[in-house]
Amino acid sequence: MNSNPASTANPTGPAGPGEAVPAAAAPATSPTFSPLYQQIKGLITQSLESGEWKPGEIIPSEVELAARFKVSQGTVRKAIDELAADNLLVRRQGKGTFVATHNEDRAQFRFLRLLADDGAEHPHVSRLLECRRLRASADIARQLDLKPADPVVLIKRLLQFDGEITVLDEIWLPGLVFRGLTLERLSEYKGPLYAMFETEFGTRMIRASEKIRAVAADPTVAGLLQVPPGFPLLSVERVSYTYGDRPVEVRRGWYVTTGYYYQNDLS
Amino acid sequence: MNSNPASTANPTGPAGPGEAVPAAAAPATSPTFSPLYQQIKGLITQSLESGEWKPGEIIPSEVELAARFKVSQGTVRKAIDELAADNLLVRRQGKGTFVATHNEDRAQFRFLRLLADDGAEHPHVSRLLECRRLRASADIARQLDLKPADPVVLIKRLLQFDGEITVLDEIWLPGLVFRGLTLERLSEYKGPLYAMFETEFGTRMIRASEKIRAVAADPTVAGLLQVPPGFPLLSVERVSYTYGDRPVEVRRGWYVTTGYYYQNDLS
DNA sequence: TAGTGGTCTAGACCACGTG
DNA sequence: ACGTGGTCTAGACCACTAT
Repeated sequence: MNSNPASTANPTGPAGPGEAVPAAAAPATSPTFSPLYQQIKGLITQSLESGEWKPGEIIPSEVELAARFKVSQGTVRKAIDELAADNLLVRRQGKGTFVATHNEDRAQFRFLRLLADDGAEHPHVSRLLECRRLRASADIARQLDLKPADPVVLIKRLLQFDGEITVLDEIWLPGLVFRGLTLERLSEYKGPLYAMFETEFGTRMIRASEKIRAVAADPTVAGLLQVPPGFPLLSVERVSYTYGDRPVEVRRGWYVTTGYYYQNDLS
Repeated sequence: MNSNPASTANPTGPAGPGEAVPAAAAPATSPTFSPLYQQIKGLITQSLESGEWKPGEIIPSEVELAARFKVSQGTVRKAIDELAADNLLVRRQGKGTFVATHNEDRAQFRFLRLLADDGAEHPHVSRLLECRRLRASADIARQLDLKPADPVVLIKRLLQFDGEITVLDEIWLPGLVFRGLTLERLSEYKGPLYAMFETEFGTRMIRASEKIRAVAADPTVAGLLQVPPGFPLLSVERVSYTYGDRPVEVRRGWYVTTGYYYQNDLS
């Protein structure tokens, strides 16, 4: 970041059109240069993270934010542009800019990209198997950025597409963040898991990274998915991140890809 | 598109600061409104497609393009911004804007996202198996937007990572576009396939869409990949597109995912 | 020193959604 | 009619790269 406190003023005082600025004081040219709009982006992100504006809510208009940060509308505009590109904000012309949410969006297919062979997005229902609290293994601890033996929550569930059992998920969450998460509370909640995490625990999943392999079903997994042992399954290892790129979920999924496929677009 | 010929003038004549424009003539408000920068984007894309600027070359500076299209620099800037986001152009501060290329980029991992278990990008070498010309099946014809029995080229090859046979590819290309493509010419070429398609046949792959499944190796595939029949493989069906979203390649890949995984980022 | 892209500003007008 | 985001302009200055 630059040395300038972007929350109160702009740096060396860029000139507006017509003004003839001496450009004397402050030689600038900091070795670590960060544009103003990046700093504004950071300040907006802070407000999102602190909960000043909650998911689904509208944020102040561009002119209001420009006044608050003492910069031009164009600068907050560029900051919001990038935040919208990162799926943190959603712009709606004529209405305003809103905090993105996993709730009423049809955003569930952003993270579960399983389509039927005909390309349709079939709805799915979850069948919870268990929800236990235990101590993190070395592996899980490392991926969640915890210490080994720190408390974690383990959820197991099946996903059915059109009644067919298609996905088995094992989900690890940091125990401290998800205090009070029980199987009962899980089963009461209607809607996507990420929507629940967002509204009930204030933790919003921003991005995720997946490692995909083809594996043979071991007897346990095969039994749950009702396929023969050795059946080829898609193994999907996901780590999800919130604000500040902090990992908050490890998810291991096994997908039956007969009649369904994992959709990915390269660009 | 708007009614305005963006190549020669700007629409209703947006006012500069200070000017007081009557805003009389041309009621505008076309039901199909397309912003100026979108039209500029289209014109630039045309120049790319027509080969006015070839992959790797520099394009005219923003001020030059602004003069040519009779718009402000800011408008061509926004057009170039989007083209750069689409990976059609590459901006380099202080130097200029260049046409993206599959040649000297390390862009091969943009389309083949197979990483070693430790996360490293291992280099791979190709072993060509065959290159035949034949008539398109109904299925391939549909995906390539051809008529059944139209001529196509079929390439089969193996990919080795660190000497290990890891990928088997079957690649279908439209015969008319890839006239003169032979096994000999393929084997002479050094570098990625997409780089060759670009320089030798003037066809640049812009984006691709993949369908991923887990399958059991059939005897033929198993033999080529040196795994036992029934071994779980990642099946990757890709369709690649050039300018104008025209499909120009169908690729069916079988990946051995022991020691390697398919990397995907959701955001 | 000159040229390129990158940032920032200020102001005008347009399209959209609501009263 | 009003407020919001969306487009467009013109001009100044900054940062990077080459000569």
